[in-house]
Amino acid sequence: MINITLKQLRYFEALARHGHFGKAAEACAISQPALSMQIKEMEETLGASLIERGPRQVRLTHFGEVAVERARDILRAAEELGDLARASRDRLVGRLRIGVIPTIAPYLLPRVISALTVHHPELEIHVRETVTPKLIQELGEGKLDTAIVALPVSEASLAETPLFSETFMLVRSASEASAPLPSADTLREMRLLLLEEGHCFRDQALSFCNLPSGPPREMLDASSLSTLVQMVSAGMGVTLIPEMAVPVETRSASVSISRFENPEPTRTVGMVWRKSSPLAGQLNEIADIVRSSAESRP
Amino acid sequence: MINITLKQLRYFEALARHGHFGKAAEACAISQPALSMQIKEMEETLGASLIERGPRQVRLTHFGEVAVERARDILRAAEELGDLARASRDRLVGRLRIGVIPTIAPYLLPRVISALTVHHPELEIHVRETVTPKLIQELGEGKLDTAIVALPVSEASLAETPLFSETFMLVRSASEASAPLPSADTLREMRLLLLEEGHCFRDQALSFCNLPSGPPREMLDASSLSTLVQMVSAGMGVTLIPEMAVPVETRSASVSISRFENPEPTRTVGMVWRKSSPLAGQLNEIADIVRSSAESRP
DNA sequence: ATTTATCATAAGAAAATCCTATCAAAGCAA
DNA sequence: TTGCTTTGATAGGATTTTCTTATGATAAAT
Repeated sequence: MINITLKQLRYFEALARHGHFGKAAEACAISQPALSMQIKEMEETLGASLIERGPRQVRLTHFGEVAVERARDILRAAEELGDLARASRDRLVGRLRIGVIPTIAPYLLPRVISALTVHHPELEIHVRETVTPKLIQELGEGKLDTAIVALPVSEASLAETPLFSETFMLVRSASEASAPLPSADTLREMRLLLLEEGHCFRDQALSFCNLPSGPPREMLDASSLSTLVQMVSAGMGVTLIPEMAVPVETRSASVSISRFENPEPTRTVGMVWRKSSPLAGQLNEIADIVRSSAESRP
Repeated sequence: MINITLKQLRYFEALARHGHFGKAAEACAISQPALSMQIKEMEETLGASLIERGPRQVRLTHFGEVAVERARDILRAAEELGDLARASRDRLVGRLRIGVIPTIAPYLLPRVISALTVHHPELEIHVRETVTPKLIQELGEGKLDTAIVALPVSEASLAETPLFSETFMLVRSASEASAPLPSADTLREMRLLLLEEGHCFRDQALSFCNLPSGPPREMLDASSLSTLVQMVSAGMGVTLIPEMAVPVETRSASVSISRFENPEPTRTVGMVWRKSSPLAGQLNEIADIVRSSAESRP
């Protein structure tokens, strides 16, 4: 392992450029002896002489000529590292790996991604869609930078910030459109269709009906909201979906959508990230962007 | 100008490789706090965090990942500079610019070049053929590494080492082959053909005849030994040429070659270089090669 | 709750770097 | 020649950097 220093390379480069110890030292803002010593040191370390010390002139040796080119390469690379650092701290740049739960992703992401792209054109966005526990795990493993999930998460190592709150809507078959609005309790007596286990939305729906979460009650659990709505449309029962999903999911299904009243079931959606994440500062800014893009519901 | 150090890059690279401050510090043969401090220092200098300090784990930030690649590039380049230095000091490598006077070059160089090529295959040999004063000047200007000239040169800034001594031969027209050998003094009375001004060989020949060097006596000065011999062959006079030139120059000319006796005119040919030249050590070795290749006269 | 692992911090020691002053050599001028 | 000037090398001491040991803090593991 060779033990030259960048400082020596800088001094040497200046010396090569000025061809004069005094001038080079001045350019480096040090005294001439300091430069002399460093050059000498560098020559000793390399075991080869870099300059020919003639009287009245400083001339590079053949090796010196080769060395100064290498030195310039190295110094340039070091500068570039600095540039890179500056770029990475000024703007949010590079990769942002964001996880989203399936009951939010299809409805929120299009708007979020386009908003992020506008604000940070150089940001490369990776999306991961899966259930909350997996997102939390991957966040912890450093495979994700942030996740959009239902709050609270209550992990000490994670920071969380609320984004918005969304209401759950009742989805009934079109024929039931005029029936009276069931209460949370009467809902329990109806055939309530749910997502499969693992989805937090399943638990939130059950909780609204004061039912315990747990193993499936019937073999009717769906793997997506879209399927749920189709099942309702086929007359298999009723379900709840987040308000944000309504426009997308009821476009091609003849179902009736109703808003609950008093109490209105809701959940808070928020963003979480590792407290130790170096992006922490910028993730707050990203949360702002997500928040405002979520508000502008089309 | 960014102020990171190669040391920091080394430490950071080790940290990235081991993913552990303690291990990395051990690998760098320093204490763990020293490494911690240098990493911290580097992050401050760059103004961007390189690693995410989670409990129980050290993970590179996105910028850290980019940075470690750059760091490896830089470190590799520095190592290469060391390799280059080693190569340049072990073997004589690169360019050797050698100047030779015209009365030696054509006869000596073929052998010298092939001998040098055998000993130092990676040596790139540049040859300059001109008269001694120009060679000395170019040596002083650093345009040549060494020169082969007639000694002495007597320049305080130049080192000189003798290579060999060569005799001057008398060249007469073939018809004069049986005439008695002229003495140095009788030579003065004959029509002595000489090289043009500037060639040291001209002065050496004049000096042998005890004639003052100076402006041309007649308008018959030749620009090469080859021309001189042709002129002799044409019956225009007599001349002297170095012994080494005989085989080459008399091949296609019908002239008579005679050796002087008591005193035999000679000159010493040697190699000179700047005392301050970094090649000084190796030039002695090269002188040896030249010397032995000159002895093996074919 | 205690122990362990791991990185950060602190304080003093060691090393490096730098500066001022001075020297030495060589070119230049009188 | 004899100073005089320029230029790089050297020396000694001050300053800054870097390192080590000792200790602290935090979270995981037991």
